[in-house]
Amino acid sequence: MRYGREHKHATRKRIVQAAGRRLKRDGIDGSGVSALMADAGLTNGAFYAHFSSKEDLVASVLADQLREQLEGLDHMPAGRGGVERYVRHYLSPEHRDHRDQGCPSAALLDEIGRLTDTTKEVYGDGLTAFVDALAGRLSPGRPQASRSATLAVFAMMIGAVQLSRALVDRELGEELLARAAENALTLVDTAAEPRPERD
Amino acid sequence: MRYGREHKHATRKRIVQAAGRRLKRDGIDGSGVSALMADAGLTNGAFYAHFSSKEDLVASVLADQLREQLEGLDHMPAGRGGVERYVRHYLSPEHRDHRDQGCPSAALLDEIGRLTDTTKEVYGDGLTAFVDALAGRLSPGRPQASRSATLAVFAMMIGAVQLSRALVDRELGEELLARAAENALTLVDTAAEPRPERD
DNA sequence: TGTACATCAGTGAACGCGCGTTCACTGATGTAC
DNA sequence: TGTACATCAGTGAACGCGCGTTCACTGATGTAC
Repeated sequence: MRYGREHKHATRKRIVQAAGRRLKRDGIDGSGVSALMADAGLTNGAFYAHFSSKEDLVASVLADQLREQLEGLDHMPAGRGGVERYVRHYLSPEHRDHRDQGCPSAALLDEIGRLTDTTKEVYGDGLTAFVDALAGRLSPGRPQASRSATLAVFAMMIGAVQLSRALVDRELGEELLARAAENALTLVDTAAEPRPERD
Repeated sequence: MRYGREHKHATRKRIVQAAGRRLKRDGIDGSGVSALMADAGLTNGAFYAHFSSKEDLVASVLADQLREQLEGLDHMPAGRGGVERYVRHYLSPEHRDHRDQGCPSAALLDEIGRLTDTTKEVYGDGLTAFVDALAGRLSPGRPQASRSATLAVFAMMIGAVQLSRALVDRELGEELLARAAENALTLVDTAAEPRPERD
């Protein structure tokens, strides 16, 4: 079967997007190449025409997922109202309950920490671009200083979603999410004001 | 080989403790039963004399690890100084760099979220006991209300350690850890005062 | 416009390997006499 | 105290299976003439 010039590119994109969902649902070690290809309507053999290894796919998926997260910020209304909506949606029971459609960091972070440096760099680049964009919206006045500050707030959001997924007690999980949202907004408001340097 | 009454119990404990280190280093799916047994100086066949399945071991490891975390709080000096030392140690480059000796939640949280409810309940029970003990030290005046508040702060600490492990850029990772420590202490101080109820 | 052919995305079986689990067996030690 | 035996923690090979990866092959379509 010979196909048009765009066909292979489209197939690759289909594999990457389907893999995004499965990897987030079942984890990296928990997702086999055959299953990943079947999700895209293909057989295992075609995999190596698109990727040099499973980890190569994982890197492509992380880059794609983070680009999608970044694009999601475009729909975010400017100002504190937009930030608040973003935070509350991130820390919602819906996000907790739909791992496969949610944030790749919340779904995979401890497994990402075990990947090779090459793949972690791809993740780091995507995350940095995302967090810088977020930081720009959180506190438009001082974008330089706030990368690590924004990362720290984002870390709480990631941790809270992961923790709520690990708790069978749904009520406690939801209290935690609500508290984390409150804390995140408090930290955002505090960071938006000029503040004394500590340590 | 017949052994004394305490022998089997001691062996089981040795397996659980060695498994704690390997699981935290290589992940749950990343650690095979044969390797876990070899770590304890045994062969794979003996595994099922101690545990009914791999997930049964994982549950035992999580319970054991969280009990150890809880016992670690006994050495913590009372008052804010103790809390600060705990937070700064948790969010240190040393903790980031020694996954196998560190917090089980930071090492395994997204994988725990994918386990069966039975195992997640074991994790939840251990975590709750630990967090309640921590909450008692954070704000001795109002222990009841602060379980989810403490969880939210702990979520940031977990997320920050995971994120710093996923970042190849060590400097950025360390800035993030420092920021997270600052934020955690700010939230602890805020929670210690009476505060207006929001939403 | 019609035909012959080269291309190459995708197929599906196979590779060696490690997985979680089972099981027949071993042999040092506690117990009974 | 000395001996025979039952116990059972641990061994190590084997089970069926899925893993990541390789490869000979297929066949629809774009291209050349």
